[in-house]
Amino acid sequence: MKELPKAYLPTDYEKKIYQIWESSGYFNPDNLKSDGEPFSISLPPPNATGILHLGHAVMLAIQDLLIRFNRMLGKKTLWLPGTDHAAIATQNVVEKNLWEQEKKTRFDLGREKFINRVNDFVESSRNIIRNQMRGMGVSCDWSRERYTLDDGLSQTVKQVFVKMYHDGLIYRGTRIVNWCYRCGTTLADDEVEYKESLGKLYYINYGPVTVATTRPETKIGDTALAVNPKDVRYKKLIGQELEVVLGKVKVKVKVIADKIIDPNFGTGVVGVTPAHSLVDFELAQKYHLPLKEIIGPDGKMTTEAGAYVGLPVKEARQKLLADLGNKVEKIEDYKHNLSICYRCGTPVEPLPSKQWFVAVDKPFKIGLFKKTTLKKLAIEAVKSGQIKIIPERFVKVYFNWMENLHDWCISRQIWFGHRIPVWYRHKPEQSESDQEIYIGVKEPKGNDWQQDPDTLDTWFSSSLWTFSTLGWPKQTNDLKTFHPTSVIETGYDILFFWVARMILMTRYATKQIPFKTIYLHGMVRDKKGRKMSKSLSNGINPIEIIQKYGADTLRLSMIIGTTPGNDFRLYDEKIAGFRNFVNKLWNISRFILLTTKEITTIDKPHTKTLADKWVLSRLENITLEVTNHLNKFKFSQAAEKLYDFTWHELADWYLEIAKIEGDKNQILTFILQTILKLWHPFTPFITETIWQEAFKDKGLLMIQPWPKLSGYKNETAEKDLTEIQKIIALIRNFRAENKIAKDKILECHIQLTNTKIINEQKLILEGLRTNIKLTTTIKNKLGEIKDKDLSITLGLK
RNA sequence: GGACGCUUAGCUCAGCUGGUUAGAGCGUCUGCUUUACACGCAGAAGGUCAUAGGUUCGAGUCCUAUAGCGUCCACCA
Repeated sequence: MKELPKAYLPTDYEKKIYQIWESSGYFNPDNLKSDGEPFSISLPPPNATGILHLGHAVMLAIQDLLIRFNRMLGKKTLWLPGTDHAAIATQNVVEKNLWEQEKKTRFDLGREKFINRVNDFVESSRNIIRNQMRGMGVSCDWSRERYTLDDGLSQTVKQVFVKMYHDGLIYRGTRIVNWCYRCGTTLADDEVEYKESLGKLYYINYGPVTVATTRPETKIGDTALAVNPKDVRYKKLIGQELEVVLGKVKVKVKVIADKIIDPNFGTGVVGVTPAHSLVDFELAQKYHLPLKEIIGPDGKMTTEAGAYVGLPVKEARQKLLADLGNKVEKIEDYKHNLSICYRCGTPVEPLPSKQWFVAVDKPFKIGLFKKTTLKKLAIEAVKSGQIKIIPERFVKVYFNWMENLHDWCISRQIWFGHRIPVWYRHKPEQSESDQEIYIGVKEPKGNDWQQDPDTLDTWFSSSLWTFSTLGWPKQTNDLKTFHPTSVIETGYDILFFWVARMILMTRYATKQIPFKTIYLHGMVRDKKGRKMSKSLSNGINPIEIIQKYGADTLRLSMIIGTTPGNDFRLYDEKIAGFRNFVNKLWNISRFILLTTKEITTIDKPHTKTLADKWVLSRLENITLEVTNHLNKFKFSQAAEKLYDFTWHELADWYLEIAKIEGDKNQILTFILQTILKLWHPFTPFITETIWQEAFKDKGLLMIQPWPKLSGYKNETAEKDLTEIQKIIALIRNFRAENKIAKDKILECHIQLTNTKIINEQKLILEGLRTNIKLTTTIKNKLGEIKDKDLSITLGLK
């Protein structure tokens, strides 16, 4: 009846279909008729730094699958999209562009002008991202789109900050922080990465002892030497003060003893540099040692470094080593982990600095009587089972991280981001510590207040994402309906950065959990199993795949054969395989529409033949299995089952039988409708395209009710048809193995306990590429196949 | 140093609470213009499920070691 093109060309349909969806308004739950239970997902907001990569594509494919499935189940379904301002990352990109294009730094522009630049960049970035997301077919509610820096969210950020400050959970203090002098800012502990690198271990003669160090230049900042109390070699030195000349500077060090010192490493004597090592800082606090800051925030030596002032760290090291001369007794190769900035790769310098922190271990009152800590809140949410993590093994990882969490440094010395809502009133007669301080959501009155120049860690605002986007602190309808959200779906790589912090902050601010289920997908890797990276230039642009193969194909290749939490490889041949399947689905539809004289939309088709009973029984089973798998977040298994049924039962058997038996309008139409619905969450474009070709009068496929078959289960029919399939396979096999010409008709006698089905299924047995003629007597016997209670005799005419 | 994952057909991977001859896709081989599809159809070959023990009537599946690969966390100068 309908004729579709031979091959499915996604680019001919996808844009148009997306427009139909978007203009229908059904992405917005307010327009769904249902008063069903709510289902909601907050989209992990992509960074506003530019284009989407395959990692985003995986996330979008899985989330859209969940969203479409639940929408079809009749739930009030919301998928809230947005973008993250990604403070350091975005600022870095704009600074880089500014330098490359105009040879200017952000300081040349000044704060306000620079921020305008960043905002312009973000706006164009967000547009690109929106269109790329549309290309993937995402059915998110664009009318509720948010941005971590928009007015509403900024308001939430301030409110939470102020509330935490008053609860004593945010404080300002001087600590050793991770400092990236390239980015000019502090970094949180988990923003520091470790790179194994080959360094040197220098043995420096101090006179009475020799000290081994990987960083000679920091020894200028030493205020102590530490040994193990049990180390007999140095026992008599403990408590003494030594004065040592290191190159061109004099250093005073006190010898202390602590059991953390490993007597077997180096010489057993460690130089203690309290200002530039977290461990040494802690030692210094324990033994009341002074702090000597010799490296400044610009990565250069300070005046404290005497003759070496102004030198970058590396140069200072060279110069000092030269000055030390033969006092360097020995140099060994040494493999160690270098800490580097996760954004720019510059070595991180531990420095003492005055910063804002979130106190994760400090008890505070929740409700009237109960006392707890942020850490306990976050741990309890998972321990109690309120939040479920898929795969489960990440529960342990989560606890381990949470239990070892230190206070979170949230202030950043960059310009792009949420300005810290703190103002200082500086009076000349006051010392710094006596400054008047104002913390509030609104700017204080009077013009002698100066706002803290720092901005907040980008994860501070994203940790509020699930509820800030729904209108909190106002008790909006959206908040009441959709929070806690149903699922958070993201890569396991940001479990700590984001997911853990969301739990912590959301439980604090709203007393709710942010989501009920955490689904963590794996990372996309290249054909050789390597991570995709710029330096290897092995990355695949999802947009290119969509242009070449279509979004449905891309989605399938990231769903099938993947398991949560495990990385998977993606490459051209694999994708092409799923393109073939999508085309198969197209041609199944094409065949059904072509042979169906009249499209009827019967809900309960009648079955006439064994094959009819079989196929509907199978369809009912598959529908149930797919539904169950999807409910359990087993996306790959759901799709595999459906794939196998669609290709190897429906196409390979039933459609071939339909060609022989004929007259199957009702059943074929019914099956087509059902599989289009079942496939829709996986491959939305092609299924909607076909639906619009064939069943337009029923409305959009995306809001059709999820199939629920009943009454077709028929175990006898399944068993009998399986028997027929087996017989046919044996005959085909016999012909192939004996190289019997295709057009040669063989006589065939089948003996089976169940003689009835042989007689009844004669048409199929003879017609399904067996090329046999059923008889009861074989004249010229060619061969015999025996299998349990089955015997097939074949012969020539 | 701690935690975890992987090791199953040539390649990439499934295999849920242990149960009959271990699955898929790709690749390979042999035939096919069969009126939906060569992005196809029919058929075939190919696995001591890393190794060694153990639990069990029964283990790819559970337990204990070992090896290789990988990831995360911590980080010692």
